Amino acid sequence: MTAICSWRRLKDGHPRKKHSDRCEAVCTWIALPFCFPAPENYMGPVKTAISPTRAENYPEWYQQVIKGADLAENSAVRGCMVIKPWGYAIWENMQKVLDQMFKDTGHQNAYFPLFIPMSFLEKEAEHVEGFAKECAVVTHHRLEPDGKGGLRPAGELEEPLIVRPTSETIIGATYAKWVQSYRDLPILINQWANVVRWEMRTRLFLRTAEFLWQEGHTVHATAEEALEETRKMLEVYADFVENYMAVPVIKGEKTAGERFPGADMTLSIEAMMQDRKALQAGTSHFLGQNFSKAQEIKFQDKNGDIVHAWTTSWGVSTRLVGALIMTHSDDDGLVLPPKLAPSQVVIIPIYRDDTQREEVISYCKSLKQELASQIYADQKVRVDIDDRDMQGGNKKWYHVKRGVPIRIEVGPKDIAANGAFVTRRDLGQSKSMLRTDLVSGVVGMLTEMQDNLFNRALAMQKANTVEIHSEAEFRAYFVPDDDRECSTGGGFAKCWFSSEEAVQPLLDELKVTIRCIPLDSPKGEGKCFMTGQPTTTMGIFAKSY
RNA sequence: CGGGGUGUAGCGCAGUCUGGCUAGCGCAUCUGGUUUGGGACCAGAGGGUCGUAGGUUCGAAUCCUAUCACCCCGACCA
Repeated sequence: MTAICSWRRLKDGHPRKKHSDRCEAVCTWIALPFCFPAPENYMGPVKTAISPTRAENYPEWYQQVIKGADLAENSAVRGCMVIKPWGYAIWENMQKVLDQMFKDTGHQNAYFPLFIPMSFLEKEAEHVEGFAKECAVVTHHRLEPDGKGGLRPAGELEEPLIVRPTSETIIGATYAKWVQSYRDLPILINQWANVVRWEMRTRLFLRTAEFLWQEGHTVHATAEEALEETRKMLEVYADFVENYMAVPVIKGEKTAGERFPGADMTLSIEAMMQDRKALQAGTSHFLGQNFSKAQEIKFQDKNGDIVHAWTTSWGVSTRLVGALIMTHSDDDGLVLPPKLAPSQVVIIPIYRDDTQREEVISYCKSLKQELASQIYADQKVRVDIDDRDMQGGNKKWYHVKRGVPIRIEVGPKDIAANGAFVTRRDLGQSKSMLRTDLVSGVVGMLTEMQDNLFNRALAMQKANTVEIHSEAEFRAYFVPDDDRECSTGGGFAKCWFSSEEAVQPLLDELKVTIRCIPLDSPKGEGKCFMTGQPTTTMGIFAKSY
């Protein structure tokens, strides 16, 4: 396999000569066991739209894809990002689908306050400990002149307010008032909101101080019912992530050490990114009676007894956008799964003068209309014409970098042949098509692309998942590929293990975590890869985001 | 909070060690022209109180002090 060098394209005579040295260095990294091989017909260094490439520096590539696709940027506020229109449109599409899924499973939307009285958070001990260190705190409610031309906070609050890092406590306190009788249950509510977690280190979409998400909070009369809800919502997430985002996931249960603070059981879906690191894509928590006891969510059951309720919570965030980027994108930028692409087809008119323009534009408009009347995933195909005054090549790469699934170029020659020049983003090869074939085939193309993205990602995940039976094997598996900072090693390791305590020191050393105990792990017994003891627990181990 | 680094045009950087002409370069932008099935070329133009505040000096982007911001590593992180 060959990594493609993107540095060679620097012009001769460029003042920064060191780039040519760097180029040589880059070109020697040609035997990386990476999952994105050069094309079959590799002819030597080519120009990629994104620099560096995945193989050269994955974390930097990720940032550049976001920049190239104009999804988001850092803001003036430390750790907080600005989500730009193209990025936000992707999130909106995710919201639309998820929101319908929640409603189809009996949930309603509501909204709770951004601020939480500090005393609320204190009620559940584990919960406090889990979130205290990353809470933003409001202590004043007013500003006044400081006499030096600036402002200073005034009006200290009697009780500080926490900016919600998650809403279990404020929602629980509200539910306590709503629940009197078993007839009031279940409560099935979701909220779309922003939350703040004051993280020390942030990355666009993956970890930001403020992020957008949805959080479902439900109350049930019995543990069984709450458990069923917890599992059901994990299935909803898995369904969405696999069938809309085209990202294959592993459904599993978190170990005690990785659980949500205050939960009795945490389920998650884990996805593998192209650098083989794991990303938690969604979680669903069975909170037992921990929060109902802390917040007195009680009701009178059919026997007339006063009992505590059982609660759940579940959420996914804008982090999903990060997962989307890192799963499908390539060295030319973003690749969007058709079902979530804000624009599924873009038509680029090509003409030289005003006479041609009129002809080309009118052809494009009618083509757009025909394409947009096709139905894909229960909706009209989303088609845009890009008639901006911009050079053809630049315009083409603009849409490549933004990941538009199908690009259609129409010039006088195509019109003469009653056709168009068509490129699918994931394949990159263009072909001339007859207009009638294009219109009748566009839904098929989108469907195939959606499937191809999923299958490609699944193949990658499978190719980088191994079973490991000994410490030595485990160590060898997670050795980085080379000595670069950004280098990772390994992938997913399936291992039998006896307990978290037994493996923790090794995991800390290698910076590996237990992602989950897969729900479909084999029944039976194996030998712990560390201690050799018999055990019934098999986990997925990986480096993670 | 510990260690390291960086702040110079919209973006990316050089210049700082060794103080000295009008502070440069690439990309981007604007204008004119030539191009036109592909990420164009030629000519020209605009854009900077060199992070901030003091200090040393005839003279500071450059040296000194303080301060702020950001980045990386660690710690931390459903």
